[in-house]
Amino acid sequence: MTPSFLGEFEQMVLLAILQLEETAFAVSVLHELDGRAGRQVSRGALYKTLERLEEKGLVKWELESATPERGGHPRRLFRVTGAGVSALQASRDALLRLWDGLEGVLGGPQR
Amino acid sequence: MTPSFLGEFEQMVLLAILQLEETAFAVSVLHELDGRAGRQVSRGALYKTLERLEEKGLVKWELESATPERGGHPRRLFRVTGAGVSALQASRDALLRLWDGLEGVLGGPQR
DNA sequence: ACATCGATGTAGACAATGTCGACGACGCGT
DNA sequence: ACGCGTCGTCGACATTGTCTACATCGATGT
Repeated sequence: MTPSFLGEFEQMVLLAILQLEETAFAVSVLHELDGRAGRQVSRGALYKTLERLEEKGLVKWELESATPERGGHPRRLFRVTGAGVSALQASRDALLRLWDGLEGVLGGPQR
Repeated sequence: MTPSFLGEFEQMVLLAILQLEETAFAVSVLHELDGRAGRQVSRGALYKTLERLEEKGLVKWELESATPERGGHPRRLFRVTGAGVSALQASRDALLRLWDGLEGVLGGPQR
């Protein structure tokens, strides 16, 4: 069975959700991606990805409990599942191993 | 025009080429990816990706100079271009920023 | 010589991901 | 009641990821 690797964008979305924790709503994820990774995508693009990640069981969500005040639809709070975290670890480990020894070529993290 | 981000696999291929330096032939890249990242793909898949990376100007190649002894077609030695290195740096920086602060969730590198 | 084999590389197809733009639904001001 | 801003959904299409043939051309064996 193919472990089915994480796409590049899927990975970023998962990470943004983890970063946001209790405030991981779709639009916040968009801001997080823009802010941290300089990646600007449309809402539609993000929702599609989120949908696919859910089909694969890497994220799940629940409707916002407290104040659905602003806007129409109740917001959804996203969370990364255990499988999602594992997938993330796997991708990260692979990249880390590939980066290893190339600090000279790619600028080091603290440059 | 979209800055066109690097796909997940493209990124790995580029890194493997950098790692191999003077021995970056297609099949060696395959082994490098398998060894370092545990990623096993067919040769065809790799060649296609290499072809696309070249169209985008991220890699270039030259025919092996010395001993084209074994086999039919002369082997091609791949190299990452300056643009390729920049793209790699950009991806890495983005990921690094997204990972930042999540060492607790994803196991740290020295775990 | 000729059939094979092994190391390369090429081609064509198809699945998975990435990305939009447009549309439907709701509350809130005014 | 009407328009506006916030959410979420859809359908379409471009890009990437991947595979299974297939074509080449030395070296080998017979």
